[in-house]
Amino acid sequence: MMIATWNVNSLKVRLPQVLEWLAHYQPDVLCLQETKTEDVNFQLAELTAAGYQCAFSGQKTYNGVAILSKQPLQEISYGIPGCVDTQKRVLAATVNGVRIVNVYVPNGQSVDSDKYQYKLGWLKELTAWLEVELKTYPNLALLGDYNIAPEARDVHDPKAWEGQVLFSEPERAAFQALLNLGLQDSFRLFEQPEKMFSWWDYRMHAFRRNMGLRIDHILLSAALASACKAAHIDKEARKAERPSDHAPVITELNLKV
DNA sequence: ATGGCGCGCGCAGCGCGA
Repeated sequence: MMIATWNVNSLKVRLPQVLEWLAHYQPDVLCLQETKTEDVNFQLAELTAAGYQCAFSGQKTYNGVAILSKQPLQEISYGIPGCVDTQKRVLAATVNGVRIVNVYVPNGQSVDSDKYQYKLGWLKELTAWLEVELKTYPNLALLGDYNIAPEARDVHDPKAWEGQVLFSEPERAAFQALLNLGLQDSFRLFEQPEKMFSWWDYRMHAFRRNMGLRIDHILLSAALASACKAAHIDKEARKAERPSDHAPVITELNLKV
């Protein structure tokens, strides 16, 4: 079973790339973030024709998440239960007995902003919910754009980024709190090349200079981690014409689909 | 990372992302 996550930065613009990517990789599940598309405009026909069932939760201009799956999507749930949030950032579904949780964590803007406080509070709500969710679903994968680089090796220039949003200590502690639930970072289950990132700024020729951060992650519950056989980041997608600023992240599980 | 780009909205230029 291959599962993947990709912040597409507008599904409308990136749909051709998503279709091409699906055709090439044939993942079982692809989680999308920043679709920036209201549900009424979601490109369901094109994705269905490509062989994928879709669950989606979007809004105009900002945010928006979707789960694409070859197998039926069951028990679809929207948002964090009991958490009032007008921003469409969370979508969960069960596929082939695996609980897929797709998140678009708030960016936080800067450490002295209200948005940063919203981000930390939001992560706390997410963690509390997942603690419960893991009891119901021992096979759980948390995929998405976390907007957190967990370690220095996930940052092209850790000195410059120290204390900055995406790499500040409280954000990294929030990431650690997710790991403390028993989740494991699938990317780090395997030996990886150095300086592997999932996001590069559009500016400053950041991609060409590999000035990136690893902020998109696939965390796995213990049961899934023990079935994990590969994990990688598809940098190739970032080389496309009109690319998203994020690259897809992929994990392969030893599970029958 | 002082900004530089790309996106949505909407028709100019701004807010936002990361």
